[in-house]
Amino acid sequence: MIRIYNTLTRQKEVFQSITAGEINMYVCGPTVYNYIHIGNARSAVAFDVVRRYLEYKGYNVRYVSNFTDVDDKIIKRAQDEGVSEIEIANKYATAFNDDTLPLNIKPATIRSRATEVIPDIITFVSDLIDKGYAYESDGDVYFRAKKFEGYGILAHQDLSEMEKNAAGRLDDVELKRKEDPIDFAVWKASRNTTEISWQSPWGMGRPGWHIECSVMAQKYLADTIDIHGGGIDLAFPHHTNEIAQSEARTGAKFVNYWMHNGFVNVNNIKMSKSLGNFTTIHDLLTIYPDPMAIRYLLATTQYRHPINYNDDTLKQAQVELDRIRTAYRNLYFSLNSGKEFTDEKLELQVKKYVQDFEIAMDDDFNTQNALAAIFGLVSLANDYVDHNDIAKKSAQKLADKLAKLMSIFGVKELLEEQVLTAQQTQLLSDRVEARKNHDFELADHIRNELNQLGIIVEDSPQGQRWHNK
RNA sequence: GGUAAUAUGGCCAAGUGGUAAGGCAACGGUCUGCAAAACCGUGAUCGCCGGUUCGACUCCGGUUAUUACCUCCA
Repeated sequence: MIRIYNTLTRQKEVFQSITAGEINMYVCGPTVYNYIHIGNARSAVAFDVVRRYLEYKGYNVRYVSNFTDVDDKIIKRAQDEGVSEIEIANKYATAFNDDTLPLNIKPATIRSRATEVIPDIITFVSDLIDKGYAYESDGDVYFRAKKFEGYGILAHQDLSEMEKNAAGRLDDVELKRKEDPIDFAVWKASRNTTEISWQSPWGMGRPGWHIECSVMAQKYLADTIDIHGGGIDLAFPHHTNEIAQSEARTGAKFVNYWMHNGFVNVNNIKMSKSLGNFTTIHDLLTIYPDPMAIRYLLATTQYRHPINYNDDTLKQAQVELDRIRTAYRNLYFSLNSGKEFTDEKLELQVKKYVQDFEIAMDDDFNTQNALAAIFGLVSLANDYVDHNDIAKKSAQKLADKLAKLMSIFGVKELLEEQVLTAQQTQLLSDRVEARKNHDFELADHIRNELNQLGIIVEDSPQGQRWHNK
């Protein structure tokens, strides 16, 4: 039984999918006007972990996400660089794919671009107008927020406060176009001829920011979907507006479980593009050699909690991950001298930790408690490696479970491929020989030599083992 | 101003009524020809004040600090 914290109700609820064994999930993707930063990646990783766990539990997850490839920031960027909006969008959409690949983020079942669903958007907006939920004004189309009962509930915003705030912020032209300051644009008129635009019943224009997600969720999933995810900052206005327009159109509940991830902070301040205090994944990948450590850091913090990102936290993640890898590698090595018998006690302990892992993840994806179970397996492995008799099959099960559970965090390749040169192979066997002859001076000399060649040598109860530096 | 969230050992971080998981770091020890890896052991009364209770980190009230949202934002 999985329980999920629903932002809408502000409590953990027992998860029940609409269709048994199937999950429709929508996660808001990035606006492709720049490289994604660690915060964007955190969101993608958080929901990737959710998805992987749900799949692990046997669900068939249909995961839809978007690229916002038309909006003010893209238009501005295009104008600044003197290229088309499409070029900007293509460049950074490609970069998104390039950057998320090393982080082992599974591709969405469907990833659609706003510009691919323009006809659907126009139909959607027309329907809203037909139903009286939206109105055209000077080429723009606005949604009548107050007409939708329960507007603002998701973010627990007070309507009159919002009205007051909005009225103070908007300029006279905008106020004049809107019936009410809190109304939001579902379609924006082109005010000049140079920016990207489409023909519509209301003249040339482009979609408002929120509409694409509502359209895609309905088009590729259903009127009512199981899970909708995104950063906590999207609760208002983005998701608030999605709910209003989606439910206004279909009359059906839009989303059963709203999930929002916490931020990545730098010195306890939110990392954001507008504040400029961000590190892009693109840059980080060029200076940091181990993408799995980045993945580990992002995946092992519970998704609703903030992650304080800095060199120290990344380093700590690296150390923890290396400890898991070392245990896995040493256990794997010990299999070589394993024997054909079953260690029931070991298998029982493994089972227990796997169970602990699932109990933790079932509880709103409590990755920290799940991690504690993983370290239980690590301790088990480390302890077992010192045994004289290795039950090969049982130890193999332990290794497999460790890798399997780590893969839910999206951390793969616990064991890196090890290829030796002829010289290294010779040195290793020379060292075994030297130790056999108690020529420790020579053995230590060879160990140093191998170290310089990038090979670490260790002596274990099962003999000499080695790994890459 | 409004609405929320967070505050646990040096660091990261679990824990929602019965005397505080796990990881990292540190220190001591064991194993080892030496090392490495590993193993064993050692530390916090939970921002502050008050209340409820036989008993609170856990509930209630207040207070302080930090952060976020209130139409750029994962």
